[in-house]
Amino acid sequence: MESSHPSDGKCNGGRTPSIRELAICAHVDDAVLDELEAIATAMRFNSGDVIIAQKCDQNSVFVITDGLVKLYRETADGDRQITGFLGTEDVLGGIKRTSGAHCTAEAITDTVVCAFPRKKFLSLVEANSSLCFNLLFAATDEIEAQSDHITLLGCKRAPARLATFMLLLAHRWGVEEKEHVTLVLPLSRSDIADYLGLTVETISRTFAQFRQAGLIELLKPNVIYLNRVPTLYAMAGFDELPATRVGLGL
Amino acid sequence: MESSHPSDGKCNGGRTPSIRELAICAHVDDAVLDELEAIATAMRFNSGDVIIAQKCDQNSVFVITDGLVKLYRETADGDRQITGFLGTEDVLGGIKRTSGAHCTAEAITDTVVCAFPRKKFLSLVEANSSLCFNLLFAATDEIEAQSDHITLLGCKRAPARLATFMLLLAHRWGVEEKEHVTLVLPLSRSDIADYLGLTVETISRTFAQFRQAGLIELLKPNVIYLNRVPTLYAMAGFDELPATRVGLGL
DNA sequence: CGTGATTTTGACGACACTCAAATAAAGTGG
DNA sequence: CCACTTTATTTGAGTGTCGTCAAAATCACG
Repeated sequence: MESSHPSDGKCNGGRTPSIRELAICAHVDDAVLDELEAIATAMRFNSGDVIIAQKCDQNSVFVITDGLVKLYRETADGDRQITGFLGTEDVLGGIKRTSGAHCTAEAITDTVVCAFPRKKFLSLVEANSSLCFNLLFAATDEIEAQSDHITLLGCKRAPARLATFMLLLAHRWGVEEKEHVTLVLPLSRSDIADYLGLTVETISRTFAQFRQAGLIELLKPNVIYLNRVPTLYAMAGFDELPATRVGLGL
Repeated sequence: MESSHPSDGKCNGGRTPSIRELAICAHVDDAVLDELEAIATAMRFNSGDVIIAQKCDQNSVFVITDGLVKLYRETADGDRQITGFLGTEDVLGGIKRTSGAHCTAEAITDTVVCAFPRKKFLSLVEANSSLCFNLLFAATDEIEAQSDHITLLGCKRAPARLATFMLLLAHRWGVEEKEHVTLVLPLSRSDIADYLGLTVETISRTFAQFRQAGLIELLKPNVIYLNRVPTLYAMAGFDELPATRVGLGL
């Protein structure tokens, strides 16, 4: 499945267009942004490419320009847990004490990133408090999001987990239409299962339940209409879905 | 159970002795540390006191001087998930974009903290890149720790969860003796269960299994001898337990 | 020593996993 | 474009782990 070596995306040598518009660059000095742009490189990864491999050294920090990435950890006994998904504008990799990757980052769709050399990036962060402060808040946002994920896995049963998951996706990637919200998943059932701590079979059966209850329609396995969003919210059992944020993966 | 109001610990008016020795203060200018000390106040909480209440405004950042604190979230349908534990030198509360508390912090043992006004603390952090950088790494450490917790809940069954939990505690609070590691838990079974996404009954039964297998001895419900740590590691199924770090709760 | 809370143990049931097969979708070559 | 292969998803049947409910035992505390 993995068609290329970790951190071996083809570099197209181009400069990325708009570092300055990123959330993590808000209120940052122009001079620092110039320095950032000077060390930035655009890279492309194909669907299925491993961008960062667990336990390998990572000498880059990425900002995702376009695409969808999954983060996962593999346990000694062969299980896999997807800890999160990252998309456009999210920050990926390298922002941590040590260079060893804590989890694997794999491109789900074709993905374009803006890459910075890790050491240089961290030096700039350490020297510039605005940039650092923005990243700190991105990190604390991530802690809150993970906290919700922990609560999901610790407290909720399969229907609530899947409902929450669909609402999370709809929140960021859903298209609202007159009668329903359309959700196009680039994810496999296996990815959903590994994110929610369930098996593919359970995911499939729970989708079937929802379909029979009229909550959703499955046009194709990965094209879903959400018909009754309020009911899904009730099933999810979270009083509030997390706010939009800058995703931060390590 | 909750014997006092949120954020209502008795202030003893004293200055805390040694801000400067904290990990998050490493390499921070003396001038900034002076400012920090100037706005610091010592506070005490009794066992069971709620230090921060979920959804309430928090206008303090705490550094725990002594004691043990649990962080938990309560869901709409009455379940509870403990997301982490904090102890001496760990940072608690307020370091986030908004002031609303994302989870509840409750003192397990009597706890002494050093409190800073949130706004002033964040201003100092924003202005001082060393302090900010230290906090950023504390935050990314926390993200990694939570990532492990997510993997635990998503992939592991009860015995592996409990084994991991005991090893985590032993790593920070265990006392190594000649034949075994002694672990004195200030936690109730209910706390363990809510941390591991299980029930008290399952915790109890799993302890019994371990005892029958000779892995542990239970002198009292909360005094445990770990007899065969390597076997516990194997059961835990994590190739590496997380390194010691500065805990960061929000 | 007695009371109340916590922990343990037991019996039973439900939810989700495993294994297995059928169906549907996607990719491949003629 | 269609038959064929391969992969992904769905459905089915049976099992196991863990949750629920209930009672006994133990512990903590006054």
